[in-house]
Amino acid sequence: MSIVLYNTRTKKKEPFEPLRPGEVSMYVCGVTVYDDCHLGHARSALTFDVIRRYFEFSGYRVQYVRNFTDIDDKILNRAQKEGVPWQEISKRYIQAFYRDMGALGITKPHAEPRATEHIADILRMVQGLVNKGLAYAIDGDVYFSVGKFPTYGQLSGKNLEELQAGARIEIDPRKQDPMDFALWKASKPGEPGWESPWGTGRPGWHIECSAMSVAKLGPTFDIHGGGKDLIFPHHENEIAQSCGYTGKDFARVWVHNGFVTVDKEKMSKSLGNFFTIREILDKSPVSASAFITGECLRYYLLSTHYRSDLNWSEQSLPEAKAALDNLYGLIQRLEESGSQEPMASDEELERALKHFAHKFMESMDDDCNTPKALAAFQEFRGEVNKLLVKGLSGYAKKTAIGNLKKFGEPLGLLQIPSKEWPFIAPSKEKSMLLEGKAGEHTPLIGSRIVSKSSEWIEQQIQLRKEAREKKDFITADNIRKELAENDIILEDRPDGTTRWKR
RNA sequence: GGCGCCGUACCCAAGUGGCUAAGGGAGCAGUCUGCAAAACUGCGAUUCAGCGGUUCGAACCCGCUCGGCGCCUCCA
Repeated sequence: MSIVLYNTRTKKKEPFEPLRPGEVSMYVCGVTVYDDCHLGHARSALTFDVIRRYFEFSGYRVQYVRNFTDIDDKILNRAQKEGVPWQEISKRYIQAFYRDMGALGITKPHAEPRATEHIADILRMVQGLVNKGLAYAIDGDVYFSVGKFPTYGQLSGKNLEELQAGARIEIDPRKQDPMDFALWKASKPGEPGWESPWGTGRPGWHIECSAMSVAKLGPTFDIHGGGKDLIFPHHENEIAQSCGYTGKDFARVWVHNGFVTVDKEKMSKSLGNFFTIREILDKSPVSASAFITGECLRYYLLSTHYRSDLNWSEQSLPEAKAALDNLYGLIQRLEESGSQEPMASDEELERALKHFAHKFMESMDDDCNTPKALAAFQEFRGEVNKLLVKGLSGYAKKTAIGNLKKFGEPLGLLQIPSKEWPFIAPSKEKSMLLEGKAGEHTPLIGSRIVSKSSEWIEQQIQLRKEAREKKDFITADNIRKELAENDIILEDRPDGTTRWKR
């Protein structure tokens, strides 16, 4: 079985065949660091994080590169607006990027080049294109001549005549062709710049990705990714520059993720209809009581196929959390002691496990079908719950847990201890109250502050048990109530013992 | 104007030519239970925006219509 990916270039799903056996080289367009990331950025980062993880899970050695564009008009504009050096802007938002991606559990790429670290590579490429006659300089600017690149438009399925007919930009009369785009831009007074054969200037928008990908992965590599809004002109231009310069093939497979939309409209800075990752994680716009974690957001984003658009709605996060509660709840029950002896149901578990593993991999192999992969998890959960009623050996339970975690890994789910999973969502107010008391002795579960220690809870359960044995249900119910007020719920088992969650 | 995508149950969402149209959330009923929760069992699209066509057979292919969106300008 091999992994199949949809290739934008051929408009088809294709079995993935790496350039070098057992290795995958991938370059993904990161962000221009001029503001906080919104959900759309999260989706892109997550899509390629999962693709990368799944390749590794499948035994490939992956070389994953994702850039920062840290010099650009938007950064300069923002710096000017705030009256700070432009480097301060890029530095600030690179940090913000790491903070947000960390919360989402996005693994770090192997290399994260920044445009400003590759000025020499950029200049070499621009010069090379000029030497080959594919680019020309005017007044310190250098433009790529699209007319000299016969296959221009092959990725996006556009042709030059159509593009010109629909051109909405005002045309720079100095350009030989309206579609020609800037490789290098002369610095205006007061703007940052680097010395070049054409005077002081800075890179155009598209060239940095060509220079960095070729520098890090060589002229030809396996996968190039990004949001589908980058297909044209960004990726089209990257192909023209890179192939024009190296004379070799560029990326073999082009992978593009769909948008996050709001009321079916693309989430974007210009429309102003965006939610930043920080906002969603911190302010919890879903509901005041929902305890939102990056993992819920991850589950939510993965519950739609990466190429489809995903319409954001506030109820999605609680739904994702409910689905995760069920999975973590299963793990919690599996962690409880089981029979030392093998049991009849153990064999059935083996079968369920085989089916789960098969469906999971089959789904992921098929163009990273994460919604189907999640369905495999949920089906497995149902099977194991049934077997748990019949009884499973301790060994079988451990096997089940091991596999849930193993297959959760490429999705970045189910990796924290079940004890740290917040089954009960403390209200926003209560969380803040607890944080306010952080200086005092406050129990900590994972990174979460909780109101009561496990010892205290166990003690209360014991008191309740004694009350129940005396049929003093009023006392017993009061204890349950008090625990509930502290976001702890009790589940009585048939054998008289009590399980608790928070 | 050019190119392209989408429309599946109350909500989210797989499926893109043939096994009962996955899965999650919400809901209802039942088992269990002092109560509660969990778990389990059952119920929930004779139907895939609409209309035609191709086919032995279509949610899936083709055409048209309706509705929504995207790219062609910065954008993940």
